[in-house]
Amino acid sequence: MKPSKPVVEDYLKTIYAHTEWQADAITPSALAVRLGLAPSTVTEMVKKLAAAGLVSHVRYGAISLTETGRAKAVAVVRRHRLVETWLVREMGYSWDEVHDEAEVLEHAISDRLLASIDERLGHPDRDPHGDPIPAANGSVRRERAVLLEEAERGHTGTVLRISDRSSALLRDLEASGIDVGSTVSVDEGAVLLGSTRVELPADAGTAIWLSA
Amino acid sequence: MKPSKPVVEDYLKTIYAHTEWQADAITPSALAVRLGLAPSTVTEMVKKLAAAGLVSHVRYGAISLTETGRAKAVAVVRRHRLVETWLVREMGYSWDEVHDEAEVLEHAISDRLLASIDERLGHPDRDPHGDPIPAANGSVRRERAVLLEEAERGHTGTVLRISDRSSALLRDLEASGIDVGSTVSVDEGAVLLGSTRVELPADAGTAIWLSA
DNA sequence: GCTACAGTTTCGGCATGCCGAAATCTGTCG
DNA sequence: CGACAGATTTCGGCATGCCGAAACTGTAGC
Repeated sequence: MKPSKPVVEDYLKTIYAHTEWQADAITPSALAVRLGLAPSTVTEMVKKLAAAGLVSHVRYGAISLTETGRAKAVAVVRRHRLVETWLVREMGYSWDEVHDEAEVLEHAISDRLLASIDERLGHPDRDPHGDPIPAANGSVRRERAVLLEEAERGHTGTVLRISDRSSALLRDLEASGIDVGSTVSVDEGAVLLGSTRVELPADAGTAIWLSA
Repeated sequence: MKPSKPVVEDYLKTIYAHTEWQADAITPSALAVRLGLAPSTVTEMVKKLAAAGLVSHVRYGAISLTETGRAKAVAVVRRHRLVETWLVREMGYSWDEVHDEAEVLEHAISDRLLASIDERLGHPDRDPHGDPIPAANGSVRRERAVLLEEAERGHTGTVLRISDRSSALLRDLEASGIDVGSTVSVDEGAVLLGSTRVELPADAGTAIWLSA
């Protein structure tokens, strides 16, 4: 598989991310927001991606990945998550520091180097935030998970995944004692961790996934 | 020090490389050849670099680095060589395989990650090809060295440095038993390694440096 | 069934980095 | 000293990725 330009990889990765834990295809405007670009820019790029067979898109409709596009996206995600895991396990990074570094390295690392890293780490299948690391063949382990925001009050589960998007949030959570693997119950705008009630920042609702 | 764009780093690195083992400033045409670009492109870019205070250049003249430019160039070289050392020492690369990977990673690695790598390796001061690794403060250990091509017949010295530019050459040399640290005598279009005469590829003359 | 509006696309424009052809300069040789 | 060769620069052009303003769609609500 030929490597794509960083910009293309970012588009594919973002489209993929949108469907990883939910189901629906992404709209151009949502994609623009996620990428921090103007909608018109996204329209143009999506047209090129469609011409390249990476994405399918009908005018005024939502965007989804083709098989080829999905394969490329998964490869980028694999690189990102293996790099994050490596940074934490071997290079002395904490989990809230790895995102930006991985964001750059995911576009720079060769297959050869990635294989070395994977090997050294013993082929891990989760990164430090609980995200599944796609296998080299593109298969991704999938679990039933509920976004905290969408969980009903009283729901109890273990924290399966915490988005690495905001490092401030990760530090907050760490300070509150919430980590991947913690068991919590959902309360109104907060969460019960054992017997203590923990208030959460506003963006936690869309960043934490619990087991069903 | 603000990071520069990859293109700018490549220009600075190449200008620096030209003066690292010799003395004279580089001409626009030589720079164009090294970078694989048209001379007109180099002229334009050099104008921008000069405006940014990274390079000094008078019309129709040679190009040299300002103090700021040198500092940035040295930082890139440091990243490149530390990455190469890391790839060989920890990631199972051989010395002829590291160049291309380092060429990409030198633009992608943060100061934070570089510091971790440096630390893990115990602050090495040479890379696998014998090139000095600039210190974090920008100082570079310098040795008296003679380019093989310019060494007189009969000159005997140890191999201090072998350019990593051509991996084919590195493999040839390895097969011939020539490595950094080998002691050789210069003969006509060849070299004496102990008592065996070793013919060298044409490009070896500009790739190998011997102790004076 | 029609209309309004939110979302999407088109269009002209801008910056960057590159190229080739043409103009210009410099140093050298006669 | 003057003209030539080779190096350098200028100039017009091209591709990419981005933007804002304006034109267009499709659907939700009346």
